[in-house]
Parts: sequence; structure tokens; C-alpha cells
Amino acid sequence: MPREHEGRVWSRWIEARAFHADPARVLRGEAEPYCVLIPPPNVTAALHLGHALNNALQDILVRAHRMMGYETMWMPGTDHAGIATQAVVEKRVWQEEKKRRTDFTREAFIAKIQAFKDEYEATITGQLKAMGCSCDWDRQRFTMDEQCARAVREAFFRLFKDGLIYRGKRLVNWDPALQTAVSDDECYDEEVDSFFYYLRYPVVHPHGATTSKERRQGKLPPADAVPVTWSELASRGFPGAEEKPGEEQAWVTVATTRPETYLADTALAVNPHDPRAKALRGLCVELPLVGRVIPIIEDSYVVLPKAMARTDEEAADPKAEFATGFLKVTPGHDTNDYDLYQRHKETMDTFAGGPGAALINMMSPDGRVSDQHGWTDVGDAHLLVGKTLAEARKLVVKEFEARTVDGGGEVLLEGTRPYRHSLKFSDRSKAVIEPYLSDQWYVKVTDPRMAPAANRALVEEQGANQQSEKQHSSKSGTDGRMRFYPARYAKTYETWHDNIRDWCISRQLWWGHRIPVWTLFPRLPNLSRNIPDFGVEPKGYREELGRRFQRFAESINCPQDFQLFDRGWIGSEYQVYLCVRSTKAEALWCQAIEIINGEAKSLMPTHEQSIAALDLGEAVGKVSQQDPDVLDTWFSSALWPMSTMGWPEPTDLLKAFNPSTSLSTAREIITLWVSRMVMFNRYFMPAGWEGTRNAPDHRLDAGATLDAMGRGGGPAPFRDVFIHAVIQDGEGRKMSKTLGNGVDPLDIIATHGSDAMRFTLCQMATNTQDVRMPVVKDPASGRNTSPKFDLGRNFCNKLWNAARFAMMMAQGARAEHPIQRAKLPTVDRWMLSRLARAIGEVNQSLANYEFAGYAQTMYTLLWNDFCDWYLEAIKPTVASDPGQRAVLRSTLDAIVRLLHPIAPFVTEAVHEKLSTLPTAPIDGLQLGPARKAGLLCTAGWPVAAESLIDERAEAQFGRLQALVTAIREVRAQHNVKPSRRITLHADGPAGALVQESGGLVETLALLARVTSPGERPGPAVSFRFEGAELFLSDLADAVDAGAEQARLTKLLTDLDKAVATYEGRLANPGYAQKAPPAMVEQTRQQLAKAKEDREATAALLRKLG
RNA sequence: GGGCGGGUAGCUCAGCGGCUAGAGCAUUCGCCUUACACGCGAAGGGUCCCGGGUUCGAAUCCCGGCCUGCCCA
Repeated sequence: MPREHEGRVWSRWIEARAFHADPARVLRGEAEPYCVLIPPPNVTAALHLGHALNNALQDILVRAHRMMGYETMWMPGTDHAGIATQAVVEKRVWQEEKKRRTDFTREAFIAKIQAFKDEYEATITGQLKAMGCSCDWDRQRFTMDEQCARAVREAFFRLFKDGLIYRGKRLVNWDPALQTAVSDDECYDEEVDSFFYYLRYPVVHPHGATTSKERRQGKLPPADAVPVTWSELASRGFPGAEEKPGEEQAWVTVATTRPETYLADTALAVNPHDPRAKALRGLCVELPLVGRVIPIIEDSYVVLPKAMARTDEEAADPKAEFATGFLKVTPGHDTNDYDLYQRHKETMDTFAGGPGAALINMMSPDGRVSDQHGWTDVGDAHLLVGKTLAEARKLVVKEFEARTVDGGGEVLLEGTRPYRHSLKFSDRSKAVIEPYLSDQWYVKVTDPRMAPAANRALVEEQGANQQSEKQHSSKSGTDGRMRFYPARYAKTYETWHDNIRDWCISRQLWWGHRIPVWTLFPRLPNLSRNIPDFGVEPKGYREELGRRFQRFAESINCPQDFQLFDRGWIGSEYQVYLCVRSTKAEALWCQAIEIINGEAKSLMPTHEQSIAALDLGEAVGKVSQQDPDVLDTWFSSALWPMSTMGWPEPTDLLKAFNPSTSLSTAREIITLWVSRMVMFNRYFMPAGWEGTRNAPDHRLDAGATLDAMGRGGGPAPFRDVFIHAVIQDGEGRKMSKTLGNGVDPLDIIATHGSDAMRFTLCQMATNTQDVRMPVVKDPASGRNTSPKFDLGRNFCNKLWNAARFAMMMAQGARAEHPIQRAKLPTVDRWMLSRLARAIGEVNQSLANYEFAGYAQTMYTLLWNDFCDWYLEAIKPTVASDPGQRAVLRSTLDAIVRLLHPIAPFVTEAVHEKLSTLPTAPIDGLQLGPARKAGLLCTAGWPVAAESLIDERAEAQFGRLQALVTAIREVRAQHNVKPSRRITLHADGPAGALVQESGGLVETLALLARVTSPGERPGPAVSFRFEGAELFLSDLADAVDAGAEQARLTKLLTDLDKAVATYEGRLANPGYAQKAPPAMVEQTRQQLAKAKEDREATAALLRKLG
């Protein structure tokens, strides 16, 4: 059994360190580099079949290139997967200990996650090894290990320094019960019965007392807005206004499911196609109780009421049924409204009194109405403050019901209608998720040096957008060499960058890289808030702060490790962010904080440092705790191509293997990971870095740093991005734990063997988007498996048996001189020709990431060509022909090498024995020696000379195959047992062919002898071959006339069909005129032959019947 | 809503302007032919989703439709 060798073979590889990459060989110019970046699996769970597929394909690439002579590196590693891992551990701790995260200290809980990570990292590593992954196991990394952490801090610091990291407000999914933000994956939707509430907002003139310029400068509008009457609206052309009491104040009605949020409304939106929009242009509404005057904006997002729908489609919108045409805009508490705000920022902020002022948050973290978290103009709404949102809803409705529009008799609440809609709930607490405005950190990926630079990384023919721009502008074009396989994914990649928004990188979690930022609250005596606006820096303060920080930084010997950024005025406080670069600086800075905050238990290590800290304290004022948030997992993953190779140090590894060669990953990863790696590599790595790889003097700059950055002009981190298919179950569903339709790779390895799984996966990896794998439950073990894997198992078994047999026959394949191909029999020249073609096809498939094609080529080569024909054909002659034994041995050797990337264990085991057999080289076939410990995995990839392809041998052997098959058909038709040898009667070209084949036809068709057609002793059956009539006799003691009639009838039907096809083609008048003449001639010959065969067959049938 | 795939033999998939449309599995028939029954030899099985168009010629290219899946929002 081939799979019994897996353990031993693995040990041999590891002992020889066969997979260890040596960057020095690249830097000395001894070998070209080949590097695959592993998508580091999450430590959340064991690997599934999708991982198995991806890693099998990567290993195939890596092993093939290692054999081709590249210095190959495939570094293994895992990803800490912040949210997923923390959630899994929280769930586990709750189940096991009934404790929540908050029942532990941050350090204690992180230790628990760390233990979990260690457990799963070991599991994952074990799985990869069981699969045979030829990773550089001495270099295993983890996204939160010390080396990666250093790169993360360095990258954060540099981006912060360059102004590409900023803090801003954004809506998150807030769980008011747990008081934390949660991700989308931790929420679920559920339909609930609710109401649409119809609220009337009085219409007013915008304050005449201030100009827009004054407002921009911060002058607030007067509270006493002037009412707009119905008659005024009527004169402005508002449909229906003339039917209202002219002297009364006009109002418009909004429909909402969340009336309580009106406290934070900062605009009213109307569709520009609404006939009322024009009349309202330039007017405002006033929020009852609150008294806030908010602008009316026009946006086509607003759903028109059903009566106004312009198309059937609009009328069919279920919301049109309930809509009034007016939408309250609450950007602080609704994601759609937030988007509206983004489009009307200037208008809304200007009305609200300054940048960002239209983003009002009226909720405290525990889900109550609050005037302490960003909402200040409470007005008469103070009765709502402190209420839960549910209570507030009832109260708002009650108040609107009890009040009327100013100067009129109409109640503010127009009505309510029952409505069923879906709400988001928290997985963990079941609380209703609130969109909640909070401060988050962002990377400015919209900067030209980020996303646009990522698009320029594409090779020209894949950069569609650049190309179309090229015609219109001069400055575009690509400057990259990154290519997607299949090419269509380049579009996904480009579109993503074209529509990208700034990347929110902060997460309210404990498991991850902590954000290295502190907030300073300066208390300088001369510091006072003089201008009530944002962005104005207190005079002279920054210079002073900078000077003192520099002195402190120098005193602790970290002069480059502190970066300040003004956050600006927050209420009456001025705030400054501080980013700290290194862990060394951080340790001393934390000591200094205690001194600054007056909580120091000890002084700094040196007197000078203490003085500097005290001096700093005067300027800094008070310092906050370090930002409690951690970075998005993808921030560290994005640095993977650099951090794992030692960045920011200019290591040999980084020089030799960044940029890498190939990345293999899944579709959704294009946006999550690929994009970010490209942006970061192009930003941080210097332009032209890849060119220094083979520079002879690279060692001279060993002391150099990576201070120089490409800032968008650096290299892409890989040359090729291969996107593999998604494995689905037999019904086209995703494999998942909840569906229970997943297949565990370890189960397959246990039952079928690692190689079998790999072959099957490789054979499935076509260019399509997804592939189906029917899943069945194994009745014996109760585990999921798939009949698909039998294919791989059978194949590996075939290889194993063929190899054993071939090695037995190839004993003594010794010769002094290279084998002269011209002197070999047809069958050997045919075999070598087939091999040479296969090598070419495999190389082509690998270069194009066509894994299924690779597997298919090898299947045909081994099973059909080598086993079915070659081995069978040489059985009688190989023992007496040393030349044939040499061909046999070399062919097997080449096949084993070609198959090694797919099926490493069984091929290595075969090679172990094969390499001990003596051999003679075959002229034109190059099989290089092993580089390490005689191991196949380091042996040379087969190279075939073009001259090995032998058209004549292929044609000749093709004729033999056709003859043998024709005889076998007759045998099968007449139920001739294999043990019965029969007689062939042939002369002419067919007779000559049999003569020249040297017994081959006799062997393969199980013939006793071959004679001329004249010598027919008993009853014979005739058959057609190459237009001639041949005979077979001794089929049985008496020929079965019925069987013969059936055979001939079927043959006649087929020939009729063929004749009709060719005649139809030739009868087409356009065919002879326009088709290539060679093709027309071919069709004529085909027709002639088919006709001739048909007449002969018909004649035979007549004779029989 | 935007983008990208797929629909070919019972199943899983190749083929992507010209082989009487192929492979593996499954099915049927015959074989323990001395490497392999996880095997050997042979056979049956297809309106290439539907409707138009381009072409001498379409499974293959174009347009429309139906079904189905994925990614992004």
C-alpha cells in the first residue's frame, strides 16, 4: 500500500532539511528565487477541505519549482484572527466556566486566548505536515509573534507620521447590553412587528440673521426661525398647499420606524423628482421640542410615495406603500442616513455649525437618551434624557400626539401604521443592535499612494481602467507586473480599489496588536480656547511640545520614536495624539507617564531622563491610557510579505524573496488580503527594491536600512495571483459546520492516503469559479467522505503497482553508452515521444496554473500510455533487450519526477528503490541528480529535447493501436476468452505492419499466429482495417452468426451516420468555396473511406443473412 | 442594487469556431491474461438550457430569455 510510506518519507525530508531555503544562493546569483506566500490560516479552527485544496496547489507549485532548480521558499504560519478567535474563546470560557471576558483582567484573558492559539496552531501545523506540505518549517511565523509585532508597530508609526492614519467617527454595530461594538458576523437579522410613525415637522425659513459665510465661520443661527405659511408654500407652487388654511404654519410629514431618533435629525430629505421639492428648495424644518432648525436636502435615495411613482418598478417598491416622500435624516444613528450625510456633508455641517457637527449622537453606551455623548441642543426635550430608547419612543409619540403645529390646529402625530421589518440582533446578548457613532482609527487608503498605486501594479493588459483612461489622459498607465490567474479576477481587484473607502483599522477587542497611541491633554498656562472652531492650533504650543518631546526622546536614546498629531479641540479641551514607535521607547514612555500624571512610584533610570520627563509633563498636561483598541487583523496580515521576512531590517530573506512569485488564494481574499498586501508592499518597500536582488554589491550595504520607502512606487509583493475554485457539496452548497456537509482532510488522508487526496484535489482545480464534490457519509465510521477521492486512491495505487512491476523488469538496465534512439523499436520511440509531449504539456499547465490539465496529462501518460500500452507491449521483449530496459527505467523515472509535486510520498518511496537501479542515459532526456540526500524532492525536473518527439513512431504506433483495438472488438463481440489465442489473417500493408511490430500485435491482441488471408482453415470472421479486409479465425469451435450479424449491423449504422455527415458537409455550396482546401480534401477522403467500408460491411451482412 | 461565473452522458467535469462531441465514476457484458479486481478488455448512454443572429460551418462567437451559484454593497 503506497500510503504506508508517508511517515518514513516525511522523516527523511525533515532530517535532510530538504525544504529549507537558502537566500544566500539567490544573492550569490546561484539560483533564481521562487517564493510562495502562504495565506496564513486562522488559528480559530482546524483546516477544512478548502484549505487542503489551496495548500495542495501551493505545494505542487513549490515542489515543481524546487525540482526545476529554483531556490524555493514557502514559509508556513498562522493568523491570530482577532474577532473570530476571541469570540470562539469567549464562547468556550462561557460554556466551561460560566464566566465572561470582563470577569478577567485583560492580561489574564489574553493568556487564555494564547493557550487556545497554541493548541490550534499545533493542529493546523500537523495537518499541513500530514498533507506533505514542503514548507520551510524552520521559519514558521505567527502574525502576533515578536517579529511580526515589530513590523506592525513600525508600519503603523510610519503611516501615522505620513498622515495616512487618522481618527474619525463612524457607525458601528453597538450592543448596548454588552456595551461593545460587534462585527457583522456576530449579528443576525430577524423580522419583527412594528409600526411606521408619521411625524409632522413645521416648515420654517432659514434664519435670515446669518449669512452662509458667517455660519461657516461658526456663527450659530438664531433660535427664532420664521414660520412658513401654507399660502406662502402655495405661491411657491407646492401642490395641494392652496387647500390648507393659508395663515397657518405649513408642515411636512416624515415616515419613520424609529421616532425617538428624531432628536438627532440634522436634515430632511426629499427626492429631487418629487413635485414638492422645488417649492421647498431653500427652506428648512424645525424639530418640535428640540427647536433645531435643519435644512431640506434633495437626494434621489428618497423613496417616492406610491402615488408619485414614475415607473412600475418604483411603485412596486414595498416602501413606496408607506412612504410620504420625506425622510428624516439621522446620520448618527442610521447607516443609510450616514451615507446621505456623506453626500450632503457641506450643507448639513454648515447648518449644524461646523465640520462634523451634523453627526449628532443622542445615545449613551448603555442605550439611553443622553445629552452627554455629543448631543447638546436639548431645548424642551429634556424630559426624554435618561430614558431607554424604548421608553423614549413611547414618550416621543405621546408628545407629538399632544402637540400641534404652531398657530394651527393640527396634531404633530399624523398617525401610525403596522409594519413588519427586519432588525439586527446581537448573537451574544440578543439585544437590538444600535448603529452607534464612535471614534475609530482609519488608514487613508484613498490616498493616491495606496489604492490607485495598487491598481497600477497590474500588468498592462489586465489594467482595464488604466487603459481606458490612457486614451483621455497622459499620466495614467500601469507600472506593475502583477497578473491574475484566471485573468477575470483583475476586474474584481480593480473595481474594489476604484470604489474603496478609508479602511477602519480599530477593533474594540483584546486579542490583537494594540494601537500604540496615547492622547495628551495639555494644560499650558497660556493655552486657552480663543476661537470656537476646529483645526485651529493654539499658538506656539506645538513648537514647545515638540521641543520637549525631542529632549525626552534623546534622553532615552530613542530620538526617532515619537510622533505627535493634533486632534484639535474636543469641547473645551485641546487634544494631541502621540504615537510611539518601538517597544523600548514605549517602556520608558510608560514610566514617564506616571511621572507626568503624578502617579510615579519610582524615577526614570537616569537623572537626565527624569528631568526630561518632568519637563515634558509641564507641556503635556495629562496623558490618557494607551488606546484600548486593537488593530484589524488584516493590518498585520497585510504586512505578511514583509514582516515574515524581517522588515524593517534589510535581511537577506527580504532581499532574496520579496517580491515573491506566486500567491494562491480564494476569491473573497482579493479584497480582504491581496489588496492590502499590495498597498503596503508598494508603500513601504523602496522603488526598485527587486532590482537589488542580484546586484553584486548587495553585501556592501548590509548596514543599510529600509528608511527609503516606495510610497506607492515600490514593488508589488508577488508576480502572480492565482485564485482557486471553491469546493461545494453535491448540491452546490458551501461546505460548513452548521450544514454538516464538510469533509475533514485528515479523514481522507487516513482512509485514502495523502497523495490520493492531493491528486483528486489537483484534478478538480479547473478554471471555474466553483467545483462540486458529492459528499456521502461513510456508514462504518460515520464520517463524511466523497467518492471523488477514490479516483486519487486508484491512481496512486496504479502508480505504485506499475512502478514495482517496471522496476522488476528493469533490473540490469545497464549499458556503457547513451541509448541511441534511432536504433530503438517503435514502441520505445513512441513511449519517449509521448513522454516528451507530456513534459511540455505539464510545463505549460504549471505556467498557467492549470492544475486540472496537469493532473489529466499525467493520468493519461501513466495509465493509458505507460501501463495500458507500453508495459503490456514490452512484456515479451524487455528481458532480452538492455536498451528497452533503459528506456523503461528512464520513463518510469521521468514519470515519477513529473508526478512528485502532486503525489510526493508515493513517488519519493518509488524513487528510493528506483535510484538504486543501474541505468543508461537516454539521448535527449535529461534527469538531473538530487541535490540533497538523494531525495526525489530535490532531484532535477525532467527536460526533454525537442527531438524526442517522434512523429513517425507516433503514427506507426497509432496504426498498431488501431489494429489491436479492432481485433479486441471482434473478440469481445464473439465472447472470445482471453485464454484463447486466435489467428489473424493479414497481408498487404496490414501484414507488413504486423511483421514490423515484432510480435507486438500478437501480444496485445492475444494472437496465436499471423498468416496470409489465403490460409484459412476453418470458419473465419472478417473485419475492416485501413480500408482492407482482414480475417480472424479460431475464435471458437464454431462462429456465432448472430453475434457477427449484431456486430456488423451496428458498424453499418455508424458508417451510415458518418457518410451522411460528410456528404452533408460537401453538399453545402459554401463549404468548398470558403473552407480551407486542405479541410475540404480531408472531408472527401473521409467520405470515400466511409463509403468503401460501408459497402464492404453491407456485403458481408448480405453474405451472412 | 453592482460585478463575476456556471448550465455538455445518470453524477463530477474537459472541450470554447472544423475530429461521427470526450474523460473519470456509475451502468451492461466478458475476464482471477503470471504489476494492479483500488484491476484488464469491450459496450450502451448526449435536442451540448431555450430562442434569435453572425458564419461555408456554432457546444464553442454575438444578442435576448430562463435556471443556478459566488463576490461586493
